[in-house]
Amino acid sequence: MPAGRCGAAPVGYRGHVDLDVVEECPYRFRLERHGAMRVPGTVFASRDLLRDAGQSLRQVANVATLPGIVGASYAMPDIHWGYGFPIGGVAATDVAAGGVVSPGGVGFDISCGVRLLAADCDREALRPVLGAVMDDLGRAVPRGAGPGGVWRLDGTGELERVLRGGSRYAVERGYGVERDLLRCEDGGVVADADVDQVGPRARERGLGQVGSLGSGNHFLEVQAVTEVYDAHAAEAYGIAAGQVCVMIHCGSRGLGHQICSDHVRAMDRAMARYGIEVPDRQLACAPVDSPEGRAYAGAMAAAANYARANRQLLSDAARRVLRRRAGVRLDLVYDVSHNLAKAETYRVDGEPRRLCVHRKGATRAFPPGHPDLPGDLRDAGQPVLVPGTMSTASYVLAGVPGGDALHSACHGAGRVMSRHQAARTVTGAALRARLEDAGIAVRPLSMRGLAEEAPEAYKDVSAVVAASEGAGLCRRVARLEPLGVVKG
DNA sequence: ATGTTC
Repeated sequence: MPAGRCGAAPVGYRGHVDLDVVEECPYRFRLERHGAMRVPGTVFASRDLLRDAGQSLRQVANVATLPGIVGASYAMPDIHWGYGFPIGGVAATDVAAGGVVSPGGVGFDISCGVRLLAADCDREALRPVLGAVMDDLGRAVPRGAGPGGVWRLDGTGELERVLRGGSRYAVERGYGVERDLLRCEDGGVVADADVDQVGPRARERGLGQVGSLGSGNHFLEVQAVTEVYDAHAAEAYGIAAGQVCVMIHCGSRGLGHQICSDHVRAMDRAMARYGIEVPDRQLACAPVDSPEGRAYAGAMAAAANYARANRQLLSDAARRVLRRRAGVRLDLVYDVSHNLAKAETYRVDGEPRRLCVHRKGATRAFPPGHPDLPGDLRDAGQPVLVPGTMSTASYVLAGVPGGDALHSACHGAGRVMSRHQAARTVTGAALRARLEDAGIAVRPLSMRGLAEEAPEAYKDVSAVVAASEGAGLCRRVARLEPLGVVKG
């Protein structure tokens, strides 16, 4: 979208970052091209959220120096500091023009993402058994640091079937139904996984964690729909006011982490050979069309399938509990990643180009009519699932037509406080008491972990969503609030 | 995020 369309004269804005930031129009700021930047930066945010972005704007500018980058180095309203790339960053490179792929543009938790399931009951019907349901979910959901998962694999042969098959393999083994796959990004499985690029340490770590939540901001929540903004889209997605839902947020555990580490090291060593210089070693990268680039892409796809199998297995665990304890059925609304690089085709200067689109802490948001959407979602657009915090709302959004941010939207509230700072601010016991007083049942594995994820450690997710909608990245469909939380 | 510092 050209700046002139906004109608307002650019307003000079100076935050505490030494960058030229220009407000192009409400919810859209430009980082002027300087030095080695090949493209400008584009940050979608309110003025308040831009202030919260702080030094991570420097990372937006750093990403703009990557070989082959097209359009701009983009940032979503929930931008915050990350490894090399900011979390909330979106960047696309032109594969045929020497464009690079960078593990830092995906993140350590490869294919971390969110899945939403809709129950065939409303919150009042569930209330009498909520405590028992939460107790059972607490027992059924492996979580926390280290090993433990729904599946215990015999050996690397079965791990390779997970790495190649993703959610589809879990469904083939009886952990879900065929319809689930229609409601997963990519049908639940990325085709180009190369298991030979998954190293021995990654395999070792992955073997014992298939079907586990992990820790940090990952969770499984029982939620209720508290508001519907778009009745047409909500109907297409299968959600309605008052309805119970289950939201799952998790990723590829130690396997994805190890793959990221291994391939960052390999690219760091290879960059000089390709004549690539970057302003930050954490931006280690290699041409997509190179041995190192292909190796990472193949390993990343394998980790993406691992994360998807993970979410499929935890969905099955939740379904068993809800059916047994409450006689409730769960239908999959959607499953989408917010940490991934994907090959997508866009018009650049009028010509269709194959791009490598990095989304790190940013959600793909395909508009209505996109050919990759299943038929029953094509009119409404792709569901975009945005988790908030354990005592605030989560949102279901929809992709919208237009916009130039590579069909991307926000992914969450975004941290404002470090884990350490959060744990100093509140004790786990006090937080748990506060949540229980508010009617939210909590099943934490660790009180320290609970405190680190205190709601006050995050930005206001409603402000993030309002800025995302205001910037034309997506539109609101429904708001959900937590009834019960399972945490690592 | 992460066998939470190879």
